[in-house]
Amino acid sequence: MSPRRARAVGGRVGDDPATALRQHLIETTETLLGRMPITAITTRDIARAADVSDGVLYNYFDDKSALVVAALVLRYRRLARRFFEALPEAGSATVEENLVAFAGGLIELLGEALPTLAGLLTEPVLLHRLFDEIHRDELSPQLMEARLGDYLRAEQRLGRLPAADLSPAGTLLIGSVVVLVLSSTFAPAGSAMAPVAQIRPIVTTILRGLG
Amino acid sequence: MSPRRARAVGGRVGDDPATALRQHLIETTETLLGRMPITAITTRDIARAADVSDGVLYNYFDDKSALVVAALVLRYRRLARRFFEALPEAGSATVEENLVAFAGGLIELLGEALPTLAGLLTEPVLLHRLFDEIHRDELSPQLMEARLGDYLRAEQRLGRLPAADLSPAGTLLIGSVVVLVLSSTFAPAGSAMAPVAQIRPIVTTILRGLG
Amino acid sequence: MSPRRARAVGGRVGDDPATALRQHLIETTETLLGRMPITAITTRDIARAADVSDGVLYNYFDDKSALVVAALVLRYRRLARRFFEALPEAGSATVEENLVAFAGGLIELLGEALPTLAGLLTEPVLLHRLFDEIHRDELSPQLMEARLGDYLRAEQRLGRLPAADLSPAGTLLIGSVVVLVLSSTFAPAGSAMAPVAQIRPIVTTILRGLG
Amino acid sequence: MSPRRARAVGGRVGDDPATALRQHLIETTETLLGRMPITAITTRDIARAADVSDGVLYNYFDDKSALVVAALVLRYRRLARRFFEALPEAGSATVEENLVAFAGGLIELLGEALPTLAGLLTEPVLLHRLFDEIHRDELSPQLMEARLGDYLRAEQRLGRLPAADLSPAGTLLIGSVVVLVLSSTFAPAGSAMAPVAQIRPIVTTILRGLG
DNA sequence: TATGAATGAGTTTTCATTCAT
DNA sequence: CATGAATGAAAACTCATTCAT
Repeated sequence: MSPRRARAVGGRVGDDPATALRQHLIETTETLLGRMPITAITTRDIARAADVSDGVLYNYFDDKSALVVAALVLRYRRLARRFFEALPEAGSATVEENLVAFAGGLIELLGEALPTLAGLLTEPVLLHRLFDEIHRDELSPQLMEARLGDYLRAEQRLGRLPAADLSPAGTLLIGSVVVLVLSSTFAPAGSAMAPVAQIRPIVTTILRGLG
Repeated sequence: MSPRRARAVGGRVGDDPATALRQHLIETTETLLGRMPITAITTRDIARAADVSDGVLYNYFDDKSALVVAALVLRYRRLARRFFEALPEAGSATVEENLVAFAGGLIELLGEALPTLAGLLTEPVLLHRLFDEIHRDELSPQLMEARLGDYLRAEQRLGRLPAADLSPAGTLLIGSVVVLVLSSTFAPAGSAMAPVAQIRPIVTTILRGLG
Repeated sequence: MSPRRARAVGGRVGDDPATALRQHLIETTETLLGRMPITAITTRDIARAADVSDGVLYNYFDDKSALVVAALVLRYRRLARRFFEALPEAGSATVEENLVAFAGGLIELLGEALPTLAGLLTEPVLLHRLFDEIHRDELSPQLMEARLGDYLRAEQRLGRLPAADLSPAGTLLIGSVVVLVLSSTFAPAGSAMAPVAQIRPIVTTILRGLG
Repeated sequence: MSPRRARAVGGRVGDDPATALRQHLIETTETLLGRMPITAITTRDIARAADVSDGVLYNYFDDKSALVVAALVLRYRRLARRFFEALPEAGSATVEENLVAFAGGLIELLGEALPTLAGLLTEPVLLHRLFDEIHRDELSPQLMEARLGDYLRAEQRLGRLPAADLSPAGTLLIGSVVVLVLSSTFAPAGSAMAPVAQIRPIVTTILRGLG
């Protein structure tokens, strides 16, 4: 009754084999995204890595782009979820500690996402398809700055931050993290300090600047 | 019979024709880098644009990458020189004005460099070769942060800045510029404010934070 | 356990389900032949249209060609039957009217058959298999010319046609219809007269030529 | 100075090698058109037959279609030229002989062109491109019917044809030839009479019909 | 040394056919 | 017998690189 099952998909009885292979392909591609530049990934690489024949991907996706976008979305969602779940709560600990924690989460997120995102910039089609997917997502990138803003305003209401314009804070903190991550990513191995180790004085300066 | 000279290189008497053609190829490629995504440039595009035959490039460069790297270095140097020449001098105008000007220069630099740099991230070979070239350069990117540091310390000596730790300033200012430029580059056309228009409150916050 | 029966084939009790599904596939393919170029029809198209799984066709036919040929034969038989049933009877109306009617039937037949037949010419295998099938058929294409001959001889016996050699009539009438249909099929839309509107002077000329 | 020369193109000194290979590819494709169904010809077949590498064709043509169209045009021009050069002159011989000769030329032309033309009917893109090419040609297919019309009117002026409506003649003669050629092409080998042998009574009938 | 045509490996995509279930 | 996922051999097309002239 059931059709053949792909070599690569063990599959417990009761699994939907179609969904299983589709998912297997996405997972495989997601793994490749972590290992090689996005533009270097061929459909054959994916098939080989998934231990599957050349043509399967077209049984589950309209074209290569559709699969790659699915993998990018998966990758992004995993990273973003981790980040959003670790967001600090207003009133807890100290504002400085909380911002350091926020920055730490961002560093982790960007450290893994930046190489892939950068690769996307040369692929307008992919970029566009990915944005369409991600923006209808509950975890859109804009949310990061928005959440930071929410947090800061909450602290303001609690009286732990002065009544000043908080709008530059997002750009300053996120920008700093981007620069630290980029530096450590492209610095000759061993020459750069870990981004986390450099974030505290930056947070301090921002807080003083806001007040 | 003297050796043939490429169509495209006029060459004044006394010039080394070999060097002239080599340079012509680099210039041509640099121009293309400003016009199309780095990954889209083919050796044929270069030959056509240089009005030169398909094969010449291999007389002057090991391979396509070597030529492209040379063009990237040229491009980087030009942009960087423009930036460094416009650096403000300590004691002139006000510190705030000077930092706004510094940021403005950086915005211009990054606005032109980012698309190319982004494309590079998918080409590890190119990226590596380029870094090797640029870091032995008198205009390395690290210098940007260093020069900003120099400037700030000079203002400190002049008493126009308090005696505090200035080290976060570079990361904060450069990071903010990067974020603003990226946002305006990838925001849907028309939806984002121009980066220059957003920089002043950020500079103000940084200065307050330093003091 | 009785063997499964395909989704798409209801089947009255007593029907041979195997034969029913075989027939269903042929009917479905025949429908597709009327909707798209023969070369564009894939086995998947057929399976989808028949609401049947991809593999079934190989249970009833050696390969795709065998199914397509069966569908072509069915198609041909239907079109031909319609044509043969509408043949005029000697003695009725006038000879001219009858020949115009004969030509009209042929125009209808060819208008639907030509696109399919044309596609066949690029598929020597199919063409050959189809001819083998059709020529052992009671409705072979030769019959068309033969029936026209029968009719004309009958009119001759009735004295409505002179005692001359009638053999060229078939080629002349059928050829004219082919040319008119081809012209109207490939003429830029709207530029050509409908074939039926052009047939009368041709019939007149043929009749005069026979006498 | 000159670049490499393709294996397959001997080339006398002074030949333009670019033009030579381009022409060689067209000729090769034209030959293949005479040997196999147009849809069965692959770019590789062409490369093999031309004793040339897989990619060359794209140095001379935008895509496969462009090459195939060029070959079709070549094929058509050769056949058409032969036909037009052999057209009978009004006043010479007898009208009947002349029409038989005209039909004979057409039989030869169609005998070679029909299989290829038929194949085109499934390739709307090719068909369209070919029509664009051929219609700006001095040997367009419409010209065939027009020339026959010219000839008949000339004979009319010479008094060798009665003053009647000559317009059905073209359709009748061309249609008959098409049918005869198709019959002999698809009839089981040996079973059909050669088209030329059947044309005279048809011409006679047409002539009588006109008068 | 310059030329630029030729090369051919490599890319994405399609689809008839097979076969474990 | 029906299922339908998996297979893999093509197909058209690109482009960095070579090399006879």
